[in-house]
Amino acid sequence: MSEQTHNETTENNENETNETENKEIEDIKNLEIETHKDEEEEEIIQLKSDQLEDLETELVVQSSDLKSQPIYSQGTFEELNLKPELLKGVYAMGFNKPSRIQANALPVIINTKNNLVAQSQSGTGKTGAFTLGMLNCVDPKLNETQVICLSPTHELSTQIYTFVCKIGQFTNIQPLLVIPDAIIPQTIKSQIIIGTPGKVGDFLQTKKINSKHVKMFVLDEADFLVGQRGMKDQVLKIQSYLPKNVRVLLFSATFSVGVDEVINRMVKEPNVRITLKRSELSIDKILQYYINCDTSDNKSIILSELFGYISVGQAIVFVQTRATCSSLTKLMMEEGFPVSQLHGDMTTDERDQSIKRFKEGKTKILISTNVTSRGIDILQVSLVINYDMPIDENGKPDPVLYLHRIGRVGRFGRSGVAITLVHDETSLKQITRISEHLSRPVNELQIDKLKSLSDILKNLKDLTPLKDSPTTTTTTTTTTSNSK
DNA sequence: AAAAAAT
Repeated sequence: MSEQTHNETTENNENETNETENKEIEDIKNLEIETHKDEEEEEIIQLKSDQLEDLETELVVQSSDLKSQPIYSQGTFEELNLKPELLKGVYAMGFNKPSRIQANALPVIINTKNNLVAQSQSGTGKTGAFTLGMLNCVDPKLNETQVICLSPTHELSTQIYTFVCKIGQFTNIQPLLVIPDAIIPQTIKSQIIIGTPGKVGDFLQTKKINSKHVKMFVLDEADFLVGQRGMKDQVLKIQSYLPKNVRVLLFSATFSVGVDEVINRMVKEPNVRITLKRSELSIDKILQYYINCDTSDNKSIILSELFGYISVGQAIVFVQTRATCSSLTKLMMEEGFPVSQLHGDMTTDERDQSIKRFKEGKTKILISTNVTSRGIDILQVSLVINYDMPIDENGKPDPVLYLHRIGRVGRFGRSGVAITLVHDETSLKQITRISEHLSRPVNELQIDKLKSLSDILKNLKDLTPLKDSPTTTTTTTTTTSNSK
């Protein structure tokens, strides 16, 4: 490896066919990095407010007419120019090599003043990237709020907060969690604020948070924060309280075209964009199946049968409504399963207790609404079940929501299983649409083969898909009885 | 329909 460094130092950087360079290009071939400079403005984008109608045809922000320029990935954390005490924290957490998004985003955050829109698949280290970026940019001698980081839910904010505490344990930097019911000091001097939009906005408005020295504004799950009615207004309002020259960093696994306009408004130039193509969004290591339950009533029966076979790992079961969440939880508990539940109708305390028990492994199953669909990182989870189909506000199948839900497994190169329950023609069509949209097979798992799920989960590393159904869902509609 | 402010 000393050869390589030797080569590079003697190489003219305009020689593009250099072998070592080619290797590096290979390495980051999935990334498109575009630098937008001041002058190249004036692109008129005609988007109808924040409608997501075009979702089915286009999922990813692509502005490919601008020259793309690769930024070479750096191999080690040492090379990233992090403060020594941060590097210590990195290694204390057991991280050896920066992930691709970390290797690509951190140089932009640390060595430039660019704003950033960064896309990377679920479970690839986005939190590590912006967390190190935030900690590194704080001036430890200034006891004022310098960074504000937003996420859509209490649990995700808590997770980010915990991560910042751990990785920053050798710094003097004290972050503060700003969510409902959190313990907040009389005067806020924390250099990093992490929280949900409502509470952070409230504190800025009432001047409990001094925005004067804020130089960095980070949004995790950015497309959701600026794409949801209500959330969007809160986020824009928060930015309006911050200094005009604040750096804006947006992170997510998905950026649909519906949020393009808001993002362009929020993220001033110069900015760097790291984007993924739609075909690169889905994690290969997640085995995706659907189970045909015939009727809606059968779903809970099949669910408990399914869990009867499973002896390893933990699972998250996603449902559509809070009501389903508590009724299904009750049902499963009556059947004797160790389940937790999580939804927005619970008190903060109940939510805390519930997720804590699940994280500790005291309950093996978490039944949840979409509140946990994004960002939540629990490594023991190897199975995601879509008890209810992921659908958007119009009742249409939602590939983005699906992607985020199943992204609760398959984190950091691990493998996992995602199962979607279907019960009628509509739901079958919906999962078919999602499968087509993501260009990923979602095979049928026959009910009489449920038992084999146990083996699949036990041998996740082998990743041999079931061969029951050779076709993808694109053709399965014709194989079931059509009564129409 | 869910989430996010507190009411």
